[in-house]
Amino acid sequence: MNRTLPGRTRGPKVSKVLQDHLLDAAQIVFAQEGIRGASLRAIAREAGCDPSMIYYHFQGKEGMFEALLDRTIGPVVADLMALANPQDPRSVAERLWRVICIYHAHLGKSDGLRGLVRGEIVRGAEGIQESITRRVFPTLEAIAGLVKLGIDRDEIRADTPPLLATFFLARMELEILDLIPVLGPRLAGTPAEKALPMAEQAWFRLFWRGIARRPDEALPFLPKDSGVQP
Amino acid sequence: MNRTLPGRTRGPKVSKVLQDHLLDAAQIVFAQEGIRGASLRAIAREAGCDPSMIYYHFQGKEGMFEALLDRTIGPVVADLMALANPQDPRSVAERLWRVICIYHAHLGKSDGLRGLVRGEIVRGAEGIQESITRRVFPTLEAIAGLVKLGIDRDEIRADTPPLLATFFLARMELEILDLIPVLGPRLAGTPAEKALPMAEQAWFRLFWRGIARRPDEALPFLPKDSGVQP
DNA sequence: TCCACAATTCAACGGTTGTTGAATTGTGGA
DNA sequence: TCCACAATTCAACAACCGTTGAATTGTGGA
Repeated sequence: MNRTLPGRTRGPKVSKVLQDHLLDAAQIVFAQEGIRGASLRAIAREAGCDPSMIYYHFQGKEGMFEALLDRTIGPVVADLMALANPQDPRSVAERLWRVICIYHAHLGKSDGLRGLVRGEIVRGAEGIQESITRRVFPTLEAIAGLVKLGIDRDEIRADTPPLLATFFLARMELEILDLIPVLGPRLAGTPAEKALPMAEQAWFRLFWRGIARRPDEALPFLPKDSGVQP
Repeated sequence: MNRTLPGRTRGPKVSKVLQDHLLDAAQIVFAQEGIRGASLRAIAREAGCDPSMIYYHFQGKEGMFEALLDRTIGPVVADLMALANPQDPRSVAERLWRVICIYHAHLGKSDGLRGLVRGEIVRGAEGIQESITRRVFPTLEAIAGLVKLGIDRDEIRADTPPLLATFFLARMELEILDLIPVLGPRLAGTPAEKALPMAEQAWFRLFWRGIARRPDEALPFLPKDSGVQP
């Protein structure tokens, strides 16, 4: 994509190859090819530069992936941590719904981000698994704290295992983001655009009913248009 | 592993290299390296034979994967289909629990099987995605029929979307099989051996409570020792 | 006994990968 | 003006990949 004058190829470009630009390219290629199938050459091609730039700005493929991970998961972790703030006036139910919204907002936009937190990575190379769990675990524990708060406030059944419930809530949302756009309207019988929010709302209703002390209470914070079943 | 006399390497071996033996090796390597990272050479090394054998018995990597898929998913599909038999006297609740048991029995034994139905594959190469969905979809629809039956029998809430509920039930069980042994006792605070059935039971209780017409009715078919929360 | 053939390995092909060291060049400060 | 240096590309390396065609050898049937 980058047109270069013949004979004047080397040396600094008119616009620097920024680290963020490289990470954008990496995100696209990682998403398309998986983390194992993504080659440095493909990433460099996508970014319009030489593969060596990846060694200049990061230290190789793994280093680049770590940087991408930081950039991607960072905001998610921050938002999720904020949810656990004990002075938040909202109900626990609403805040658990916000967990889904946060995942959707940060990881649902492009196909690229989804592929990153996928199970492939969690179960992938040793170092990668380590670096993901290290970042994600505090998040899970923060949300689990929210569930515990719900139990104390009598919003949630006392026999709910907080960490497992958190695992269910979060993992299923990621599964929805991954698979519903692919499995598409065949599952819900609706246009692909609406299938995603539909599935998310259906999931949260099921989840909340499964842990709530008063499962039949309305959930006014959910969007109105949830005529889930035709 | 296969000791061969020097100078007498070629020709038939004392014990044939069976297709099943090759598939066993492929399963191990696919699970460890992912479907993209698994090389034919690694599979052949694991099986103790030459990579060419894979071309002799199957037609290349993709053909071998298809064969492995058949061997793996086949029994699961058969068992799940049997569950949908309308003359089965058991309650819908119990039969939905059996869905989890079937996945556990067929896909939970070794690490190898888990990796196969993973989302990585579902979203992987085009042909693979096709060949998986073609096999799995009838399964999903059969279970969804079971949910519909539950609605008719007034066991399940009428506003439950059958296909989505099926998706939730099955995908979460696969997530549990994949991740709980890895995330291990940290999530449930119990030895890894017991974490898996514990998570499965907790999941099914939550799921059933989320869709049941009478969520507080006992589930006598669940194993007794479910002291989930310490 | 001999032969056709199934089962297996060997050797090589062209292609791609991650990585590195050297070469090049624009630019900001002295 | 000149120079040190940051930023970039080039070229090459060894390793590995999927695949193929030829060579080899045990074995069951004629």
